[in-house]
Amino acid sequence: MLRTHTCGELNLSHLHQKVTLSGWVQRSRDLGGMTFLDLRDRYGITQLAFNEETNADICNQARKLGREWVIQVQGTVTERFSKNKNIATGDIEIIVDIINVLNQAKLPPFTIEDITDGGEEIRMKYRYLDLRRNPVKNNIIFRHKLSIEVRNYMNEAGFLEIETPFLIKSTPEGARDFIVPSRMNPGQFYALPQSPQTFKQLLMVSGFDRYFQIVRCFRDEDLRADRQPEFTQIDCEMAFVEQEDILNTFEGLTKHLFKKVKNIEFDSIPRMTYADAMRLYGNDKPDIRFEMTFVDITSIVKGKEFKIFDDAEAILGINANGCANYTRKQIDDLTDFVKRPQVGASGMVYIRFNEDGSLKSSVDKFYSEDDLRIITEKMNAKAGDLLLLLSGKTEKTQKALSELRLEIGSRLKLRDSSKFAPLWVIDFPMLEWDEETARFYAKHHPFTSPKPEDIYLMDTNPGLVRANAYDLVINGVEIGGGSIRIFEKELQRKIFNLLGFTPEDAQEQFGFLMNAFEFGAPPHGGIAFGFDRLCSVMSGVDSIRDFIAFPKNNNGRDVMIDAPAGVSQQQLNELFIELGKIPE
RNA sequence: GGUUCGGUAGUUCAGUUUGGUUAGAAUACGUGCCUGUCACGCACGGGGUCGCGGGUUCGAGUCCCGUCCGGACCGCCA
Repeated sequence: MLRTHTCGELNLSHLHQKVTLSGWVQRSRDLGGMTFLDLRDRYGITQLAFNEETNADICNQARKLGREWVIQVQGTVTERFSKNKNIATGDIEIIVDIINVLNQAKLPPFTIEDITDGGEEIRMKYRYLDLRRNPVKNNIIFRHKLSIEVRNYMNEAGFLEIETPFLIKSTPEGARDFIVPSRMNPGQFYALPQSPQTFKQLLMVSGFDRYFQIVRCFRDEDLRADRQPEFTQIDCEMAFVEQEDILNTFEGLTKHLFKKVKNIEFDSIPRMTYADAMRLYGNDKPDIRFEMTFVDITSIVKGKEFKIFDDAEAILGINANGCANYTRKQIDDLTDFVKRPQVGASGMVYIRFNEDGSLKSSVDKFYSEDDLRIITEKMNAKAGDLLLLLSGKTEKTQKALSELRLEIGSRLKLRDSSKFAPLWVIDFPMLEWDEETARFYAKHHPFTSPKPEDIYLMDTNPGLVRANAYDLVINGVEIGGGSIRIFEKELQRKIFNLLGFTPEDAQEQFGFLMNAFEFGAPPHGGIAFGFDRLCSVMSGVDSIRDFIAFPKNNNGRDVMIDAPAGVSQQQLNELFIELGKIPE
């Protein structure tokens, strides 16, 4: 037997037992007459003790063991002289009789410890070693627990987990597809699914009225800390439901997961319309852990010869409570922040409401004290506050001020990663106008149903039509989104027409779905949660990479296995693929 | 496609602003000493294509140009 116990379970109740343990050498401490060695496995660390006086031979063997060697030991569980309260097995140690080296190990390129000396890059290259470290290992275990609890809840709620194919058909809408050549069908390609969207709708037609799947999805777009080319969704669909049923069901899932995995309980999750989210936070995924909502002061600041405001479509401000003591340097810092091209503001105006009640602004030249008072009143400012104003085109200004708000929130430590503020954002617009191609695109996807009371706008002002679409946002991160789908053929035809599909295009790309809908499609809708993001947000971490066992880097590369890579000419020949000129 | 930060010992970094002797620190590693450590301690030691290519200069880790690689972000992600 290679082991009788793991390295995490022995305690005083096992005293004097003969045990066999196997694991990796974490580190050894050679004190001369004694050597201590930490043996590690997935479950923890157990201290092995060697005494030169009582057993010189085994003590010498122990001195020769290197870091990360895989060993098996036999010995006796003994109470320690000096205990270690920091680890579960800290009351005991093993007096070892026999060491068996199962495998030697090269010296690892970075230290396998909770706080490692290794940087991101080298740890990714040796990811299998990084996964030995507690912080990374615990993330993977956390993910496992979360997936089990998802399945528990969904199963209890009557959902069936059904797998859908990975080799499907490419559609031009939405994200870029990963494509896979078909050897048996030369010149033709599969696409990997961006989501099982159409399949889950077909399952509704089939009568599986509650479906879910924890499923890999693929999108060939540029990456971010919270975006990977392959990622995992909790994908769900329900038939014979309205929006309210879906929100309630998945509010229940969210509460269940937080309760079971984090032992955190929520009241009901608040709801906010898309329009309010944009008006108050300039963002369709607001972080509502803190207030600092936008105030529109456009109507009260114009006409004072301040050209920048006079020319602006919108002048919006936030109140940075208690920041009147910001130094000139700190304010310049914020100005630089909003002027970064990623944020895109051309400047920032501040009004400082000093503790003594006086006002100081960067636009004193244009605004009298009385003018400024009107602004401070409108913005609900009191002594000690700092008002920050941005102006310009409405959308750009909203975006920039939203960034600024989050930045101030971070600086004021209002974005506590141990606090969780979930939010439903509802009533998304159905369509989005794209300037470049001068046409409407579906904001969610082309099967999203419009709100019945807005259908009359479809012919006259389609941009105003709201959809039965909703997002779940936690701490400013979009965790999930979904909609009530269109299930009537006539309405679907109309939407495709609005999106610029000819009937032939629509038939070509989505014919299988539209045809299915002619055979008795029930009313249905669904939602999909980004599972990796849920893991990271619940853990208060920004990067989803930490929760994926083998993630890809910024350029979509797996630096461990060095993929993607070229393939042999023979493989290309079989697929009838000829490579064009590859840009330098 | 764009913005920005970085690449120096196995590893993490300092040194680059203002070019100048033999490129440092910590940690890891090796050797020795040490009987209660648990980030053990102490002493000694080995370890460098300063990402790569070119240029300026008497002289380049340091300045200039190019290039590759990595991180963060914008665009993109129905």
